[in-house]
Amino acid sequence: MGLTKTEIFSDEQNKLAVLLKALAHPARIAIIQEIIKSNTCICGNLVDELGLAQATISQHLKELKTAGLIQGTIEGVSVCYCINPETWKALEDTIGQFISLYKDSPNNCC
Amino acid sequence: MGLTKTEIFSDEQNKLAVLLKALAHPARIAIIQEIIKSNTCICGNLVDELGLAQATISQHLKELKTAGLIQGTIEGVSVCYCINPETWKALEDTIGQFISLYKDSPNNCC
DNA sequence: TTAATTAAACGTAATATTACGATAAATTAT
DNA sequence: ATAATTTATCGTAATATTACGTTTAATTAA
Repeated sequence: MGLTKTEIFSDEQNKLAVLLKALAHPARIAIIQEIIKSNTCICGNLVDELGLAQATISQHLKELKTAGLIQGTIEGVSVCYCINPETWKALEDTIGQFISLYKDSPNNCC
Repeated sequence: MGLTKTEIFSDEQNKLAVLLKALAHPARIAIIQEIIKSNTCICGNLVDELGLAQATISQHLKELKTAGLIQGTIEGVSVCYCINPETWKALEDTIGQFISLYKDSPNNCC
């Protein structure tokens, strides 16, 4: 196997899982933080900042892009990446909703 | 490889990644939702609700438990799982902080 | 045109994940 | 004690992920 049975889950559950999976790696968290911090981010910068090979970072960027979390525009020789506002908003909403499902209830059974 | 280089990232980045990873599967999202909904959740119920084998669900429960997101107490023959309030609070804080890093800036470069 | 720079894509090795059948361990019912 | 119930664990196959060296493609500089 190694293959998630997406068909038995709801669209919402699958979509949230995809977003969380895209963020579930320290390198991708660091990349997002860098992109947000320096409002003009390019892959080369990241290779210097983080201690990973160019190919590895490019791969992580691709995953973030595939999930729709970031978008990149070609800027001469380099590429400028930034947050995709729509997906980020969706993330904010979906995760917020999910997390707020649990409200520290006193009638907690265990 | 296939092995994340955790040593080059901060504790916060690694911890957040671990929490997100634990939640980055539709089955585990569904399990959490079920646990929250029915305040007295046992693995048997989940096997009926979700369409996965008992061994698979037990494995997912273990991952959620390892991440500290849930805790289980033996209740006779069965086990009662519930949210771990401390970790959930930490999740709420960490993700909230991370997501709010990005504030729809007009000076977005791309 | 040629060289340099930058990022994506390819190929690949090591490891992790997902799923499940089968078995084991623990508790309750008979 | 024995059987039934419930969940964890083991073993394992199929697939995914992570990381990186190397190569390719595209753009800018000489």
